[in-house]
Parts: sequence; C-alpha cells; structure tokens
Amino acid sequence: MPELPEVETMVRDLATRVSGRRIREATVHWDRIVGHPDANSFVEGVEGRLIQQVSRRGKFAIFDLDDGSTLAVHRGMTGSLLLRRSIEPDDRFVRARLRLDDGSELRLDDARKFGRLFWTGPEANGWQRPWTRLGPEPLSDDFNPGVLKERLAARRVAIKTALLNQTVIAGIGNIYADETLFLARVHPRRPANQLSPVEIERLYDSMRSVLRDAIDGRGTTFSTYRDVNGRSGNHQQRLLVFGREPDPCVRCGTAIERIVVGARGTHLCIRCQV
DNA sequence: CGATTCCCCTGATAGC
DNA sequence: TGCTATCAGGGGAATC
Repeated sequence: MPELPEVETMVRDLATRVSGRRIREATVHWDRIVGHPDANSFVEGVEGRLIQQVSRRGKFAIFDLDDGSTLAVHRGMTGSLLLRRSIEPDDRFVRARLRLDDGSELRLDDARKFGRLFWTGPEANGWQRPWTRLGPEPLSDDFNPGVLKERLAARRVAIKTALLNQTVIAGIGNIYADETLFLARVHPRRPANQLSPVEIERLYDSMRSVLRDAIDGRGTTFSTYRDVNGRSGNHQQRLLVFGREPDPCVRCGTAIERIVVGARGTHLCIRCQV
C-alpha cells in the first residue's frame, strides 16, 4: 500500500536518476492503467518529452515535462514504479513502461491493476487533475493543528475514515492511519468532529511523527511494496499496531486487536485508544 | 455539501 | 494435495 512515505521515497530516488532524461518510447500493455486521457493520447503526449522535475502531491508522483505538460503516477494498492535497465529481464506484472534515453526504463508493475497513469497538457481542457482535489500536505510548513481542526470540523464520520479521505488530508492510507491513531491514543471510531483540542493536537503531532519516521525508514513493505530498485522498505519493523495483532501493545501490554472501520481492516489497542 | 454504496481487480490465503 | 470461496483495499462515480 504505497502511501505518502512510500511515494516520497520513490520521488526522492527518481529525482536524481530520471530528471533531465528524455522519454524515448512509451508502451501501454493494459489500456485501463491510463486514467486520463486514454492509452493512445498518453503515449503520444509523453513520447519525446524531457523530464524536468519529479515531485509528490499526496500519493501522486508528478513528472513535469519540458513542453509544460504533466505525467502523473498513482500506484494504487500494489503498484511499483521500477527503474530498470531496458535489457534487464521483465518484471511480472508490468502494465506500462517508459523507455528513457540512457538505456533505463520505468516500469509500472502492478498485480491488482489499481494503479493509474495520467497525462495532461499545459491547459487542462476542462479535466480536473485528481491531485488538485486533495487536502493539505500533512508535512508542509503551513499545516498546523488549527488547519487540522478546521478540516475535521464538518466531518461526522469515524476519525479513521476522515484520515483516509484524501480531500480531508493528503497522503495517509490504511497503515499510517492506524499508526497515527495509536500514537495519538484516539479510538478509530470516534466521530471526527468530536475530538477535543488536546486530542487534535496529539493527532497532529502523531501523524507528522509517524510519516517522518516512515520516510526515514524508506517506507513500509507490507506484502508487495517495493522501491524503484525493487527493494523492500524497512519501516515494517517499526510498526506498532498495523498487522501486529495479537502482539502486546508496546505501551500497556494489552493484545492488539483487529476490527473493521469503514470497510478497512483496523488495528488498535482497545485499552490505550479511547 | 457530506455520507454511503458499488465497482474495479487478482494474488494470497483460508477452508474444505 | 488440490480445488474453491473469500479477502484485501485506493479512489472515482453514482446516489441519497
């Protein structure tokens, strides 16, 4: 499950290795991996372009191209963007590839096919780019507890559901939502708009700390996530509740439990999280 | 506007 | 051992 830390890790790795490279050839092996506009237009749009810059917005990786157009990648659940030499043996679930001008290629490898590629020209032509609909970046300088409070104020859903909603806050997925709520000692089912100021402050501190630590560990590999070199992250060893049931809570020793919140597997300590 | 439901996908896993 | 049913889940669209 590539979330903010995994995408950040990928973007940092790619920034040094593909910036300044030209896309010689794009190939789409499964048409619906292109979310916009369509497979043919995507190929036409990116072929021949120079990659100027790579950045991240939420869980999207954004590639600025030299004609002012934009290529974006969302890895969905099981997608990895692998940077390989073109001559290397192919990976198992490659849905699209971008051959670069230095003998390397980017492969979108995605078993479950929830990943998506996007391309848009300098003018969006009425299409709203999905990464512009996102809430604030949790690690940005202008994100603070007041902003968080305001983002949650009109939300009556469970706090975990609100954290997973990308229009509320960008980049948090199932793993880091659970880790954040554990660290903040907030029960995932609490209505989002009923947290006290102190709890919102704890939530704010926790999410920033959890996300920073995960970036520091190059992300979490839970089943399928791989970095651009095809290697696992390290952060899974540091998870405190996600996938840890029925281990004892590091804080109080009570067995970690798994429940379902908003149709998502949810891991928590029922004693610490109130 | 927010909340809810359905849908897309298929490898991995549990159950028989 | 081998088959089948179920699960996992990010996000978009449709609906209430």
